[in-house]
Amino acid sequence: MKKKILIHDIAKHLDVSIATVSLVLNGKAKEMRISDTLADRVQQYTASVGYKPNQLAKSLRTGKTNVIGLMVEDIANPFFATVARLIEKKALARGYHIIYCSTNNDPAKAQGLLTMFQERHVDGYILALPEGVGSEVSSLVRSGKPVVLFDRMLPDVSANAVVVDGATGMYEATQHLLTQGFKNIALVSLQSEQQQMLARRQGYLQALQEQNLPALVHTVDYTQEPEQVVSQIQAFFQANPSCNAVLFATNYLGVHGLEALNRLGRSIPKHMAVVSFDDSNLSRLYSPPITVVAQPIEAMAENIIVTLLTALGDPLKSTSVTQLLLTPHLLIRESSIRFKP
Amino acid sequence: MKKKILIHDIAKHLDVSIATVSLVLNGKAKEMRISDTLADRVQQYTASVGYKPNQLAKSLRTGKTNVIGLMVEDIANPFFATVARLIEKKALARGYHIIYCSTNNDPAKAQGLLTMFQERHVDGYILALPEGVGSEVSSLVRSGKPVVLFDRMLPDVSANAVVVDGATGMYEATQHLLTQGFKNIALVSLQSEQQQMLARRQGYLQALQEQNLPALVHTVDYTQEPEQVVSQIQAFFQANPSCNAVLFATNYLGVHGLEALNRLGRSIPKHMAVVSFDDSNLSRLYSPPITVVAQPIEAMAENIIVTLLTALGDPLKSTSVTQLLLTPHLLIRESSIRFKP
DNA sequence: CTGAAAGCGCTTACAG
DNA sequence: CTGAAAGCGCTTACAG
Repeated sequence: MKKKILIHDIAKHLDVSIATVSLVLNGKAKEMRISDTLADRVQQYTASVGYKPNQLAKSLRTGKTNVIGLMVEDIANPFFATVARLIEKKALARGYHIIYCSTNNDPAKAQGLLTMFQERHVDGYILALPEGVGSEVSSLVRSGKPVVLFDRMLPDVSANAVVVDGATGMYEATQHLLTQGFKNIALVSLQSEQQQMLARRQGYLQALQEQNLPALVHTVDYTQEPEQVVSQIQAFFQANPSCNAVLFATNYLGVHGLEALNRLGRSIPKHMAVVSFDDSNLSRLYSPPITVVAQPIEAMAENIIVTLLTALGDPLKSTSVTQLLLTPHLLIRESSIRFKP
Repeated sequence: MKKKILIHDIAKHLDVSIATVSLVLNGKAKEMRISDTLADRVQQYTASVGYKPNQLAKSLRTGKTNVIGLMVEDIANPFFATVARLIEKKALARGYHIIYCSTNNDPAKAQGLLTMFQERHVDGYILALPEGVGSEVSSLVRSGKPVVLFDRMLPDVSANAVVVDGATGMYEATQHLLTQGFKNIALVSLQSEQQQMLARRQGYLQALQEQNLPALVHTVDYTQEPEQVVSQIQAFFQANPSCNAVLFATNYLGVHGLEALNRLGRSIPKHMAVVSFDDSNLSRLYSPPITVVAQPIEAMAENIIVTLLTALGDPLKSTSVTQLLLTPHLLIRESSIRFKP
C-alpha cells in the first residue's frame, strides 16, 4: 500500500492541467480535441503508476455511484442466493457493484433498508419486497430512480417487474396430479397476501375448479420457529387423512413439508404424492426425487439486469414500465407419479 | 421524493451556522459547549424534516464509509450464504453495511474484487479467499486496514482469522467410522491446497495412521461442470470396490457424491457409509439422514464481526493479530451407522 | 458558544 | 487544444 496517488500528482508529473488528465481518463479526449499523443501519454502514465480515481469524490461530483441495491427476502434461501449470484456476475461485467440485503419479509426492515439505499445513493434498485411498502416504492419510482421488482410485484405499484407466472406453474402442476389420478390434492401455502403467493394459489384453485373438485388449502405462519412449522404441517396432514397429494407453494415449505411427512412415516408417492415450487439439490436428490415447478432463474437474472440497465440508460424514459412474466417449467419426478404396486 | 434537503437549508432555517448543525448532529455539542436548548432545537428540526446527511460527502470528508466488504467463495453455497446473512444482520445492528462478492475461487477475480473494495473505500474486509492472493492481503494488512480472514487462512499471511478446526472435525468423523467397524475409508476432497482443505485431509490421515490403516484419497477438480464431478466420483467408487465408507470434505462434494452413489445404486449405509462436511437441509432430510461435521456458523459470524469491529475501533492496535480456531461438532445420523441386517 | 473558511478529490462548463 | 475555477455536501480546526 503506497501512498495514495491523486489526479493532481499525475497532472504535475506530466506537466499538464488536472482537467486534461480527467478528460482523457473519462474518454472525452476526442470531444475536447486533445491530441492523441498527449492522450496516450496520460493513459500510459496513469496505467504505469496504477492510478485509481477516488470513487467517493467522483460519485459526489457526478451523482453516480455505480452501485445497485439488491433486496431479497433471505439471502440464505437457495432461490434468492442463486438469483443474487447471477445478478452480481452480470452487473459486475457491466461495471456495477451490488449491495445485498435480506428483508426477512419484515416491512419495517425493508423500509429501513430502502432508506439506507437512498442514503448510499445507489444508482438502481432490484427489489423482492414484503407487503406494506407500496407507497415508499411508488415515490421512489416517481422520483425517477430506476427500480426493478422481482419475484413478486406490489399491488397498485406501477414499476418495472420481472416475475414468474406462478399461476400457470401451479395450474400445470395441479393438472399433472389430476392426470395421475389424484383427486384429493392439498395446497400448503404461506399466510401471506403477497402477489406471487396469491398467483400460485390461484393456479391451483383454477385447475381443481375446472374438474369440480374441492380445494384444500393450508396456510402456514412463517414467522414461527422451523420446529413449529413442521408440526403445524404434520397436524394438517393428520387432520386430513383422505388427502393423498400435496403441493408446496415455496421451497421453504417443501423442506419443512418433507420433514413433516417423514415424521408421519408417510411414504412418497405411495401415501402422498408431492410437488414443490422451486428446484433444489434436495428435490433432485431426495428419495424419491421430488417433482417441482422450476423457476427460470438464469432468465430472471438476465432480464432483471437488462431491464435495470435500460432504465439507467435513459432516466427520462421512466414513463414506460416493463413488466415481464416468465414461464416456469414442471420437472416431473417420481414423487408425483401414481404408485403402482 | 421531495427535493433533497441540505445542511445549509436547515442552518438557514434555524438561523445558526452550518457548523453548529453539523456539530450537534455528530454528537459534539457538549464538547463545543453548545447550549442544550440550541442543540435540542437542531435535533428537533432535523428530525421533523427528516434530514439525512449525504453519506458520500461525509465519507469523502471523514474517510469513513461504514461499509464492510465481504468476499465469499460462492454466495449460493448454503454455508457461505448463512454466514453472510448472519454477518449482515450483526453488522447492520452496529451501523455497518455489507457489500458481498463471490470469488468462485478464482485468484484473478478475487484480486479484482479486492481492488474494487479499496476503490470503494470499505472500512473493513471479511475474506474467504482462494490461494494465490497472499501478497495482496499482506500489503492490505500492512496498510493498517482491518482485515478478518474466515473459513480458511492464507499461508504466510499474518492477519486476523476465524476458522474452524477441520483437522479435529475430520479426525473425529474418521474415528467414528472406525468405531463403527469400517476399515476401508476413503476421503473425497478437492484439488486444492487451500489451508482448510489440507487441515481436513490431515485429520483424516492421522486417524487412519493411528490404526495403521491405509488411506484412500480422491481429489476432484472443481472447475469442471457438475456433471463431470459426479461421474468422476462415480468412477472413483467403481475403481475401489472394497471401499465401504467415505468422507466428503465439503458440502459441495457431499451433494455430488450422493448423486454418484445414487447412480451406482449403492445404498447407504449398507454398501457405503457416508459422512459429509457441513450440515444442510439435504443432509438432514436425506434417506437415510447423513452424518455431518457441522460448523458452528453462528459462532463464526459473531466472532468475525466482533474481531473486525475491534480492529476498526483501534486501528493502531493492528499489531496484534487474533486467530480463532472454532470447534466443529459431529452430528451422527443413520448414514454412518454400521448396517445390521 | 458561534461563524467563516479550508479542504476531502474529483468533473466540467467556461474562457481563452 | 488547455488552464483556472467553481462546486458536489459535508466536517472541523481556527479565530473570535
